Amino acid sequence: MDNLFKNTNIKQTSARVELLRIFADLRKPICYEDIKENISMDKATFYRNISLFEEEGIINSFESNDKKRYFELKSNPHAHFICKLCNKIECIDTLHINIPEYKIDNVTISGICKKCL
Amino acid sequence: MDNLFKNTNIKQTSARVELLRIFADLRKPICYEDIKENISMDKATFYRNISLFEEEGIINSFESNDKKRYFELKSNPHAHFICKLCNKIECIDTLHINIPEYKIDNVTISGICKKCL
DNA sequence: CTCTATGCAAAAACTTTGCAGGGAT
DNA sequence: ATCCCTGCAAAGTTTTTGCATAGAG
Repeated sequence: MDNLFKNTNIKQTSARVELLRIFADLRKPICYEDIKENISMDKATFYRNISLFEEEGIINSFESNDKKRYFELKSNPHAHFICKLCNKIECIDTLHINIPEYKIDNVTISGICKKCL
Repeated sequence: MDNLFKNTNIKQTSARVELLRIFADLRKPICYEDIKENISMDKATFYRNISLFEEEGIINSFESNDKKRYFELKSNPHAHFICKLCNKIECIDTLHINIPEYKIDNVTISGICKKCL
């Protein structure tokens, strides 16, 4: 993680360290609301740092059906399933989509999960 | 289209006819902003009828990166590619994803399109 | 000292809701 | 007369921005 601050344009601050630690620990998509109780920074700082991380290619983001933006450390490419009824997000590691015309960052599948069916 | 009003719980009104005609004509995902100049109904009516159509299974929706919700008549299943840079949405008809565990309504792929690359 | 990061509050963007009036049956 | 639909305005939700202060090098 220290490497990250050396190898990018991102200056090390306690808020950024805190944020990256949370992403690394949870290893699943999270939105601001998910972690607002667990972080000490203001929401403005959260969103500003998130934008920075995304510009630097450290995290991916996608919109869920609940109108919230979810963020996740870039790692093995995988898809996300979002249930339209319970809003649960599940990672699908087995789906690898490749389309020559595009550089794909994220695949989001929405529908209804087994539980809700 | 008349069938639709007979076969569902949806009562026929001029706003609903207008809306369905637009969806049928354009045959691509649209958000409120895309058509607000071309419709006579208020945005509240737009969104209320959209919700109704979605509940009745007539349209699908998904969130784009621009925080707007896009709507489309349910038709041949297909995926959407959204460019993170120019926000353009392209339909991908050749991608058919099937996962036994889920009922899939929509597949959204985000990344960077050929033009922006 | 300078330059960037942060917190707070306010603004912005999109969607939803409350309510009163209108239309259809 | 009843029931639902609609428009308008206001409220709601999430994210962004402005500005003054704090902090790092």
